[in-house]
Amino acid sequence: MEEVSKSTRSINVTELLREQLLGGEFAPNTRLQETALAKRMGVSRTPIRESLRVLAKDGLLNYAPNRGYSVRPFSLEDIVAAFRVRSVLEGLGCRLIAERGMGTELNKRLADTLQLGEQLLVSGQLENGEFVEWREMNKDFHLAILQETENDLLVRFANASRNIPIVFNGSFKWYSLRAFQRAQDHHQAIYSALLNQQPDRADFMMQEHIMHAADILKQNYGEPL
Amino acid sequence: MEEVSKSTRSINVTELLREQLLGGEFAPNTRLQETALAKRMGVSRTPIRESLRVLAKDGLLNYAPNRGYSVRPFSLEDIVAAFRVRSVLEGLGCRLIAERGMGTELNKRLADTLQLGEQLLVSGQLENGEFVEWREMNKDFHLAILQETENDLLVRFANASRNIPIVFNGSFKWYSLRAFQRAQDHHQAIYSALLNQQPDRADFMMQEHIMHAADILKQNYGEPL
DNA sequence: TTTTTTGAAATTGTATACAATTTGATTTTT
DNA sequence: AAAAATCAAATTGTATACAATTTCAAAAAA
Repeated sequence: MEEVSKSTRSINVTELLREQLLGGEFAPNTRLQETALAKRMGVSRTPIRESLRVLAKDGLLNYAPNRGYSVRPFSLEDIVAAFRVRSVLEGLGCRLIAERGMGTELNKRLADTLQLGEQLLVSGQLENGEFVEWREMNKDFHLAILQETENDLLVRFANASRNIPIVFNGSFKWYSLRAFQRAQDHHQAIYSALLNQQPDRADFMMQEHIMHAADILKQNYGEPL
Repeated sequence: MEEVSKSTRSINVTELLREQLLGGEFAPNTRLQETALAKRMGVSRTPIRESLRVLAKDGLLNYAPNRGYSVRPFSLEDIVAAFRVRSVLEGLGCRLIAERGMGTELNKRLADTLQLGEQLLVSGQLENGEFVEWREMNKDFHLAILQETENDLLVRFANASRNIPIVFNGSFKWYSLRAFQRAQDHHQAIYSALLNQQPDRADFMMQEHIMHAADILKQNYGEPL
């Protein structure tokens, strides 16, 4: 029998609400009333309240006692600040792996994402469906390195730093072919640094890679979507 | 009329429980039952449940759906890993301030903590009551720099990275006079780097400072308390 | 007019009843 | 005896009733 991972209404509501918040379905500063949400989600206030508390802890909602929750607005500065934090976190991840050397498993996993990246680029342009593939590939590359560190806090923080509306959307829609190629080059360089046990280079290139994404964001933020 | 910041049972319970967890009042893997906690805290299960969810999100408790919460055990590796993460976060904080230069307010605040540090060291030994003063001074030094960055995520993560039993206890009880003096020297060097707008030096020295604390912890962990 | 007061409606906070699931000892089966 | 099934007690999940607080419009006071 297939063992299905158990869940609860509270958890389901949390994740659904999180996706909606990250997807930008709520305007900034929108007040989230418990009864309204409960009706919308088809559950009672109890799981809603637990969800809101968690999402506030994640920085997606603002909270004031006895006054409830509202959608936290993210300025461009907030978003760039989050990228900066993520860059040093993932930079540290690369440094740690480069210091101790890659295991064969991680090596294969990264090599696979690199190969897939190349494959997606050969056509000369990324079609709509390929955006999704690219995003998955990219996520895999970053997550694989982080998990290999076995630093629980590092993984948690790095993941949490992506809990930001724009970041979630991918923002790859702003990427030119040139930008995708550069990202691929960054991945290659990081992989090379890990392989050759070059901690400084690995750290530096990961920071470069992430802050380059932030730069593209800065250039396009506020444009007509 | 003095405006008292409002609170709720849920928030109070969360903070009280957090302090107890950080204070090591619960043995690792202890199961935290809602009804028992509710009786202990003198409230109903509702605020207890919200608290447990938050503390689990903070990494202090483990949670499994339908099975409840238990006290997360922290290995020495976990603790050192958290120090490493904190070191790069606070290192980034220093880097950001050094790049842009200190404001007069931060300058004064840091100068004050340095002066207090010197004062606490002149007697040649730190008395019991002075441990508390030192801890406050130290906290002030680190927090002042972080807050000046105005990077919300950075402040949140750096604070969260201290939500670990041993770290909370201070662990200053293991410090020799020599160790306190070295910490003071580190603070001086960091201040100097910020003042002279030396980002690399500021970042590096903060990492050195924090990982030195981790080293002392490693040497003494498991000793008779 | 502007400010203050008032009070009912709306909203959040808490307790509790009930439902669903897990636990663990006992019984049954192999 | 070992493994599986059973079932009541314990525990967590959810809904709901009630309490406390805030909101906001209308009335009263300045």
